[in-house]
Amino acid sequence: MINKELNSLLEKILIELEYPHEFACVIKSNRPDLCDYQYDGAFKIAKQIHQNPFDIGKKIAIKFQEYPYFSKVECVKPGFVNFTLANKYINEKLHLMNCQPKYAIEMDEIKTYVIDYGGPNIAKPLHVGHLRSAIVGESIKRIIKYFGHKVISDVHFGDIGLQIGQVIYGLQKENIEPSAITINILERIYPEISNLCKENPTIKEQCAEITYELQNKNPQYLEYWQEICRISGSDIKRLYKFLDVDFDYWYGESDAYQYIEPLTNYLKQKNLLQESEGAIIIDANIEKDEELPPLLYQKSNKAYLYGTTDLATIYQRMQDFKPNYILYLTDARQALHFHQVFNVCYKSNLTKSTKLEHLPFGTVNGIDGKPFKTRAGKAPKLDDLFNDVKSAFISLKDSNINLSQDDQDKIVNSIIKFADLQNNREKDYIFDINKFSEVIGKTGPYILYTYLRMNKILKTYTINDYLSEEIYNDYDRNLRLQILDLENNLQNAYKYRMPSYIANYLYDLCVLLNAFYQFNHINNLEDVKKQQDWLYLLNLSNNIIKDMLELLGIYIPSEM
RNA sequence: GCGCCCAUAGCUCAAUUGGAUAGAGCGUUAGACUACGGAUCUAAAGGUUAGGGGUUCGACUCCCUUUGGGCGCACCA
Repeated sequence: MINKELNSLLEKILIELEYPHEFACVIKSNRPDLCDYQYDGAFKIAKQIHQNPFDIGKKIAIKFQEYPYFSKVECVKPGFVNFTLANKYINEKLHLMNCQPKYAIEMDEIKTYVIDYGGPNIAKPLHVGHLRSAIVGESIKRIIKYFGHKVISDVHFGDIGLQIGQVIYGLQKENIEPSAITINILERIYPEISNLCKENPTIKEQCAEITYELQNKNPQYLEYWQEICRISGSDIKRLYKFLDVDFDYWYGESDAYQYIEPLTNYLKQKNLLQESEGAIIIDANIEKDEELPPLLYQKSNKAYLYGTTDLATIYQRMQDFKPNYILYLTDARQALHFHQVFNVCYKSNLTKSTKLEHLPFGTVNGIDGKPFKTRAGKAPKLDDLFNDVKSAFISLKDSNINLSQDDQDKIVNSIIKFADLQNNREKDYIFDINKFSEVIGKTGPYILYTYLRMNKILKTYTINDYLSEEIYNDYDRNLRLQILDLENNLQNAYKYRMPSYIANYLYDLCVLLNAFYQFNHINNLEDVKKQQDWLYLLNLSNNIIKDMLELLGIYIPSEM
């Protein structure tokens, strides 16, 4: 809103001055001691037209001074143009944010998105390695929805690959009937057999054989498989529910099998399938791109792999949803795989104009900085994490035990999610249970606490729908400017699919709110106009906190 | 061997995608209101952005290079 308005004003002025106007971009100042907003395009213009940037900046600044939006516009030293907003203008914009839906942010044309996140392997219980895809994916989904788009989410269970063959092998070896399977047995068997396969190629072949036969509907294996899916599936759903993570479709790779045949025909038509060493492969190279190894489409024992099911799933999504975008949230280690799959889509025109985006996230590492070896079963389980965080939180303060279960769960969620979402999603991160028990400083509870303490004041007053033209001090002014900066951060979170923009914005907002709170007392204020203005501000801030937390998948407890 | 990613304060992370004086949290040290919730607030100390070169008016950011780490490269997902 405010950025856009300043930018179009700038563009108009650049045209008037007959300067190139492709650099018409005003940004929030990184020198708040000097100004509120800044423009650094004078350097770029200077380069193009071979003139002094300071002279250019001065001319631009003079033009800006004609407008009533600013209390000061000046060009300093090498050529920065610095804007200080007029209080009246700030307050007009705040009022607009308060009155219009979704804080008057700019919306795109409505599109259809499919977002594929979660992707848990059904052979074992959820562990901390599954946290990021679920938390970050859920948040990205909510952000894109907030911008008005139609979003279809699909968990895409890893429910039928070699891992299932391995588990079935292990169950049979121990004479465990399908009806006797429990989540604890699955948890133990998967890493056991997975390790066994690494040591013993014969066993691995047997597991692969079981997988192939399962894919061809061997009734005995089918019975095992259905039971594994049922037990593991309900456990996974329970944990997602705790995290407020939900999907429109709970499809798995197995659901893509029915599309393999039409897909194969389609790819044959396009002449893309070739035989190599008994297997079927697809050349994944396209022009003007780095050289990639081929995508393995069908194994020499005729079984299918995840490249196949990913393509078949795309086939299904194109048919059922006709999306404009398909987004994938997976570990960065799968980057090459998706690069191959996407290239095959482009080559075969399978996706037509649909945009495919792989949104990688970094690996969750142990305190030693190395990835948890999930197949060896060493990563902490999500259940254990939830319990540990909860008991750490309860032991923090005597009264915490008296909070309702629902409030406790909301706070535990805020701890875990905020710790994750404030980080750049693409980087690896170190999973340290101590960090996840932290409630002081830049944490979820800090945000919740701020909200609740502001809310306590708000509840004792009626809030007017009127904001005066005045701003009373620096704490006040800084808070107002931060509120105005919401759109910028929200747009970045949306554009780059990075919830961390929102998390960090929220934290900064709360820091300013707490400073405001400390020095600007509202109760017993004799100046009624000031009191009403400040209540208006707190109310707007709290609405923003609540809405932005919801985009992060965090909910506010009734008390804490 | 080929390729991709990463290296910022003691630790964990930022830096508006090339802008001005590189910022937060934790930890450490020193402080604050008989006032709306002290899970708070105000400060201090802590940096040759791994090393070296280059491009640029300007580089944590782009290019080259060295070192150190992570990951991926056809029958796992």
